[in-house]
Amino acid sequence: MDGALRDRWLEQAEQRLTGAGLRAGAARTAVVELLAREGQCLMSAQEITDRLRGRGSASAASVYRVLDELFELGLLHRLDGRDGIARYEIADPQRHHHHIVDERSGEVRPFTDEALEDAIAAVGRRLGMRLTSHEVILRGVPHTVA
Amino acid sequence: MDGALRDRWLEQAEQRLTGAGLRAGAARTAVVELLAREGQCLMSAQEITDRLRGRGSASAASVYRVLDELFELGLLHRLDGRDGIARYEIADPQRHHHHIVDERSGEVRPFTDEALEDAIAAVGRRLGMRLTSHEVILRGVPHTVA
DNA sequence: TTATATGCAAAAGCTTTGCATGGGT
DNA sequence: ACCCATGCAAAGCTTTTGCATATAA
Repeated sequence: MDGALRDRWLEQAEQRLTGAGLRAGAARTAVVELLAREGQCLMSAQEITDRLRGRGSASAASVYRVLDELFELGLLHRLDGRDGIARYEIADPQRHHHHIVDERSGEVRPFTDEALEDAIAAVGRRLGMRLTSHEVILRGVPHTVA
Repeated sequence: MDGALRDRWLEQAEQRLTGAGLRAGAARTAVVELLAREGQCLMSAQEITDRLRGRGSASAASVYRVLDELFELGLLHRLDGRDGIARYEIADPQRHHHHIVDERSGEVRPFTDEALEDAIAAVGRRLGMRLTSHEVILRGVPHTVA
């Protein structure tokens, strides 16, 4: 659901990619369409490559290349995990969020918080920096402990 | 300067390491002492290994092993950088801070902010999680642009 | 037609691990 | 004595790169 977000991002993506003088091949098309569909949660290059077996598959090399292009163009957010694997997700200003990791299960849950965003903006102002990006990672355990 | 912090951390470290049934060899001693002295800013395993040439040197393998032990015991914070390199720094509750990256120079500057900490604590409460750790990374450029 | 995209395989770079040896307690 | 720590070299993993080929525009 939310085909609006998907279409908005896909359009933006194709537009900026073309604007950067890049061409649409089979691999790029497959990766971009997959991300538009399922890229709202963090995905690794490996996971993307795997999920592409069958539909328009793409080689690992191409997946890495496309992910890097999208990231450089600001179309993806990137998080470097404790396991040494980079994960990406769609960058959409209207869906800005951060992540909290349940250390029991390893599960990653997205969350949004206005007060947190305000605090971050204030820090940027205080330090005399125009913020281009920021990331927050929380780790914890459920409060209902035995 | 601030020998107090250094000594406090070093004592804590030796205590917890011993408590975990681990022994003090030449490599561990060298790494722990280096960190107590210069570990207030992020350092990679490579940098630590390099800075140990001459004084009590340690093999790369031992440096990785010691860093992992210290991290698992909660004595170090760890950040996984965009460059695929893990960096560590002393974990001292009295010196809790976060990092802001100048995207022009690549320079990393530490900062503290009470309002930000409050906002983070509030998020944990709201989501029903007892937070065990958290990290904030800001990226931006100096505000005085030509 | 001409520059770019793609795939494969090889290379690169950080980190981990196996194993024999040295050393702490 | 026993078990852990250390070092070296090899292996593991993700990610990058070189190169020949296919393909978008």
